[in-house]
Amino acid sequence: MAKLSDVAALAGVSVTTVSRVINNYGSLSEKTKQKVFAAMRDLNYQPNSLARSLQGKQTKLIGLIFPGVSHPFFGELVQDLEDQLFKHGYRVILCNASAGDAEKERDYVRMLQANQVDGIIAGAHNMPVPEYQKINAPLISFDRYLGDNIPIVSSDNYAGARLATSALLDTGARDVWVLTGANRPGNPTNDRLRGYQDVMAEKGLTPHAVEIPFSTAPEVKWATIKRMLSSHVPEGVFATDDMTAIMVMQIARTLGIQIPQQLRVIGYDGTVLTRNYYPELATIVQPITAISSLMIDLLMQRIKDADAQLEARYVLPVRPYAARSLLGE
Amino acid sequence: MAKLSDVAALAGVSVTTVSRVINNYGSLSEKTKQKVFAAMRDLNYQPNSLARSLQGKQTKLIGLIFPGVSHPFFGELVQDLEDQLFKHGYRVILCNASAGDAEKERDYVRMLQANQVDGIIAGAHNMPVPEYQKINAPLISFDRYLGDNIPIVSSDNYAGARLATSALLDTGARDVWVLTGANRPGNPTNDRLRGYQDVMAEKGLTPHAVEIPFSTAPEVKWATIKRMLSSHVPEGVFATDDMTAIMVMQIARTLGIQIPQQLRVIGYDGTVLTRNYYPELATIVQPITAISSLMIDLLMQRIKDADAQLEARYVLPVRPYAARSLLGE
DNA sequence: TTGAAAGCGCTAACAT
DNA sequence: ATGTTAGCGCTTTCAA
Repeated sequence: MAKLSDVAALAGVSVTTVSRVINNYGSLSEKTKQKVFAAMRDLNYQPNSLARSLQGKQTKLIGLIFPGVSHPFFGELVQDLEDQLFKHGYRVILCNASAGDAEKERDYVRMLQANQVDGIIAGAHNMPVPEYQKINAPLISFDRYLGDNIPIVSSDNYAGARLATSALLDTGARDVWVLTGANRPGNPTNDRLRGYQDVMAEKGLTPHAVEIPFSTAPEVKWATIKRMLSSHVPEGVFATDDMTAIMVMQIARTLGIQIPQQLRVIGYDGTVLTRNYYPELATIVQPITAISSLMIDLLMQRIKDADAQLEARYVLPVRPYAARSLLGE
Repeated sequence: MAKLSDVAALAGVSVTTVSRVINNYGSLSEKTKQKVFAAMRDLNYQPNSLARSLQGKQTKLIGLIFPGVSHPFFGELVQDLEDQLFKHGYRVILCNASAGDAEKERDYVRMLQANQVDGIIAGAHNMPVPEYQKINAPLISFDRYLGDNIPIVSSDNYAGARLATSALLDTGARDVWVLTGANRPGNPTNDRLRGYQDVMAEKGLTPHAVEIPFSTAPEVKWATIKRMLSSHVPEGVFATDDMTAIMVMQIARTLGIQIPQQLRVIGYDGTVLTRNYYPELATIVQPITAISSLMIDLLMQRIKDADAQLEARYVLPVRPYAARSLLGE
């Protein structure tokens, strides 16, 4: 692989000059530029980004720490982040930190720290918060509390949950349950749960919450929901993510429960996938594109200036989708 | 961030010695080792992987080029690859090369080439094959012909398609159609199409193929399928991917077509997602875990020895899933 | 068993 | 407008 000095030799100039034309700074004569460009082409020269970064420059790499990309919501979010970061000239290191695997997450953070990325966007938190606080790379969090000076971007979980619950109640349902993920402190789930609880309380209705941790194996999840529906069929269910909502509907169908006559289901996330391949599912849409732009925007600010003053929380609006299907179209 | 020389100073030894204990080679006295370890701990030392790689070492980075992670199949595949690569001590650079975006793919390949990754696994090919041939990094392909010395790993598309088509015919259906992705040369789709065609021919039946490129916007796809089903309802449809199969079923439902009595649908891919959230869908399961292990295995061989002699094609067995649901359970 | 010193490929003062 | 040169943090001969 050709290097800077090879180009310099072929073009008959010094390495500095070549470096200058590559980085386009200082004063260069047009003639020199052309000579250098020609030499670069001839040698099919590619700058060694390692050497460049070592010099103190940026690595142009961003670490993305999420629970994984096999879940449609995170798949879409990560894809969007990658797309937009690419346009900003950054590449992405993908770090899947499946729920519960604190060790892997820790490993990743350590590696990313070791001078390898210009910034981190994290949407997993198996690691204790204090360890996150120690990270000195620019860091933006998705939907989770990671530490005091770490901005959180999220959709309006509380409003979304209120919207979902109200949509259910609007159909006349009164016996409305919620199916949430793990109810850990700092988890977005909490706001969704609160939104549900508040609406129920305001209407003087009794809340019922069933907790199914995010990492639960699908088979177990299936069994849990089946058991629940077998013992009692609520009039409405608010599942705090679409996949769970879909599962509720599938199971209801196998149990011969009429949807939406007997049971109305609403989800949360509203990915492109569910909207297109499961359009009858009522849900609350998270603005994925807005979320990723904003996170990248904030990250870029922190990269430019490590002390950039940012808000602690950025809450993006959600919108309901297919709520009318709760009424049977 | 502490560096090697800081550790050396604190431990009262030379940088060479510190380097030796880090890389564990040469002869070290136990006492020196302990001193150095202590110093490393004290300073919370992290080796700078950039500097290390610059030295000619590996970067321990693998580039993953796929159409994107928002599609469940690729999401699961990429997640699996990342998981396994992590265990091998590699991190992953995620490169989404959406169908049609040859420019981005080209950019990525150029970057990855520039001394940044130890190897590449590619499952997208918007770029012309000749450009792939030029890549001199170790390279393994998923399901696509990329060049003569580039091993291809894939599921048994031909057998899978035969299986799917036969399952449809076994229900008594005769008017069986296929819905394929873009029929480009070197695309896996072709083998699936061939499998379908061969089975139909063997039974003396007329094949009908409808082509819907992978990158088609969901809305357009929806309209296309709806138009097709509105003008004529086949007895069976083999969709060469699950998402399309699901869409066919959804649309059939809205059109009041009885499934499976009037129309039987079978897909391809059999991701964890579809199997768990759409269990009534008959499909052909690609062995994702086996695919990723094998690809990584081959890649590791090529990384160790650039000239490792590998087969041109590795075809992994598929298995049918929920075929009985075609008969109405 | 340990250390000095020469790079890896590049950038950026500091000359000229 | 262009060149010389000293590093960036690390590994690795070669010597002691």
